[in-house]
Amino acid sequence: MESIGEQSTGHHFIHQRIAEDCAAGRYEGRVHTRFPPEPNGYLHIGHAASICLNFGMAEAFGGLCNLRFDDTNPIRETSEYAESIMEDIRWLGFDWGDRLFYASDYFEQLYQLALELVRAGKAFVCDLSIDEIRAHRGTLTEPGRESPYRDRSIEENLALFQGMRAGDFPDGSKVLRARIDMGSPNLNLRDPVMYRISRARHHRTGDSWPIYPMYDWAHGQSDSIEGITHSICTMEFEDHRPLYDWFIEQLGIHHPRQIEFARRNLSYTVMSKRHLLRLVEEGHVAGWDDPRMPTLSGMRRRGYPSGGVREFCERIGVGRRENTVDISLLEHCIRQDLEGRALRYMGVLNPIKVVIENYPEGAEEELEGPLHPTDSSFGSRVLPFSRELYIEATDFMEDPPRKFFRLGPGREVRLRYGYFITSKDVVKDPDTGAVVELRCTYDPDTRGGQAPDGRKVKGTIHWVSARHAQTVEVRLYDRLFSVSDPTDVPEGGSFLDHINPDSLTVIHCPVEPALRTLEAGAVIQFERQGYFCVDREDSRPGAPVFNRTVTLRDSWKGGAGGEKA
RNA sequence: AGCCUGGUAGUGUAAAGGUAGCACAGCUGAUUUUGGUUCAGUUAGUCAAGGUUCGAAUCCUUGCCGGGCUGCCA
Repeated sequence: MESIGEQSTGHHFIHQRIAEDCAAGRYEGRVHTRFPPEPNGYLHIGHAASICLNFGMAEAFGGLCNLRFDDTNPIRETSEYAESIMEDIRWLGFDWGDRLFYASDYFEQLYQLALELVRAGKAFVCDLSIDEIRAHRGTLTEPGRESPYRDRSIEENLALFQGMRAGDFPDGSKVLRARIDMGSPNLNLRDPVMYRISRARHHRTGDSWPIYPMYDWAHGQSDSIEGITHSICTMEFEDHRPLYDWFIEQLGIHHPRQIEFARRNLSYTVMSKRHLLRLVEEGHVAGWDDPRMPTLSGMRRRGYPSGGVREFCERIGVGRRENTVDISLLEHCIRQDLEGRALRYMGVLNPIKVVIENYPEGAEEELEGPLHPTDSSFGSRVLPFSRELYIEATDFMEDPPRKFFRLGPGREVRLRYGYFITSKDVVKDPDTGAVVELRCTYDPDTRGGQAPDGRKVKGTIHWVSARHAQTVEVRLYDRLFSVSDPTDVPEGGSFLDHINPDSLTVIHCPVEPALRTLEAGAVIQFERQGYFCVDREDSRPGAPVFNRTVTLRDSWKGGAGGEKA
């Protein structure tokens, strides 16, 4: 407000609020954020946006960002999940340095702080059962009723809470509650539970704690303990902020500023843990890292470059309203990243044989093609050429529309980095009438793809020499769902009803021999088709398996339906 | 129903009382040995109604529509 000049425009509201705080000298101008996942699942693209936000804000203001696992519910959390989360964050390109923390690191401090609240008469031990607590809580429109244990003496509460910690009571028999206001219109303030008794074994503290703090109690204090200045979280915690403020004020400890933003949804996919879990458990996908999953491990396996994912997270911005980002923006960012660095090769996904009638039988030669069309530093590879080739079946039409630039009866096209060929005749299956082979002639003077007489052709198609081709497995991935919002289902329906039956097509097809030497993880483009990566799990030396990362843009209107122009 | 919160092109996001802009998507065209890339152009928007003001996406009022909240989950 008094610092209008510092409020640079064009930045999102979180950036602006942090800038305001810095300009006003809050937190001595320090900026310290944190990414606080619960280690009970895999990270997805929504988490990536949050990671970019937290690490990004710290970086933008010369601050720090911690990684803290909010591991307060041992029955759902494991170290394996924590490991995969760390791997994903590193893959995205962020570094938490030596600031890896766990809420469980603070169990003792949290316990001491709770004791402080008990001594101040601000927390009490409650013997009500789960159902009774629920019944006492009231509803959205009616106030709650106070627990009959609410007015226990401080001494009694102290003894009871220490007894809980010592393991004197059975699981679920008592809880520690904050003593706030059962009449508050904000349900979070109706004497919320701070601790429950549970003998569950914790992935880090083992069996040393029979009580575990609730998220609402642990989270804010953990942020405070770490000296976090800006606690960035999603909108559903907005109603919890008054509770976090209350705890901090009662305790008189460091008070971070919480800023909420709306979580991002992506079209043609689902993002909730519940939905993703169901896809995995019911076998609709091959696992959490299935290339069709919106998880970071899935995207990584599919070949999405982390730089493209980060760029996407930047470009979707941050807001406070419900939103659904168009998946085409993600695909755009991925293509943009890949365009400059994917090596170009040729592979024929849906082959049809071509015989060059005027090319000597048994002869062959080596042609050369650059590995990148504009960046010569990538070098080139050898392309063996012979009398029999494979081309894409969709690159030939017996009765082509006017705007079809590819092969048709009597038409001439260029074989990329090869020769001009002209279609002369077709061979058909006597039973089905389907075209099974093309008979063509080539022009020996067009070697490399250029005609000395200056003659032009409209189309350039990719090809592979049949004799030299290697057959490889290619997995053509498409969107997992066929509708923009899979969760929008009629009464009694399921998001599973919208699964795209063609989200994965596995084919075995001829590719150029140079591909044999590619290493797992390599990123390439099959020219005119799309970007692919060599699968890290299933590829073998000399036998790469390709995952289609994303198709190339296709602005040919006749592409899909063969529309006559 | 009570409390909290939000509504800007198809989608996402800027504009903090002063020309409604950017990106993706769409559409045109140019270039092109990928119908790719690149380049140029273009379609399309302030939820509604009142009010304040010389001037409102922005401030006020009312209405409409959306999201969140009744775990010993996070």
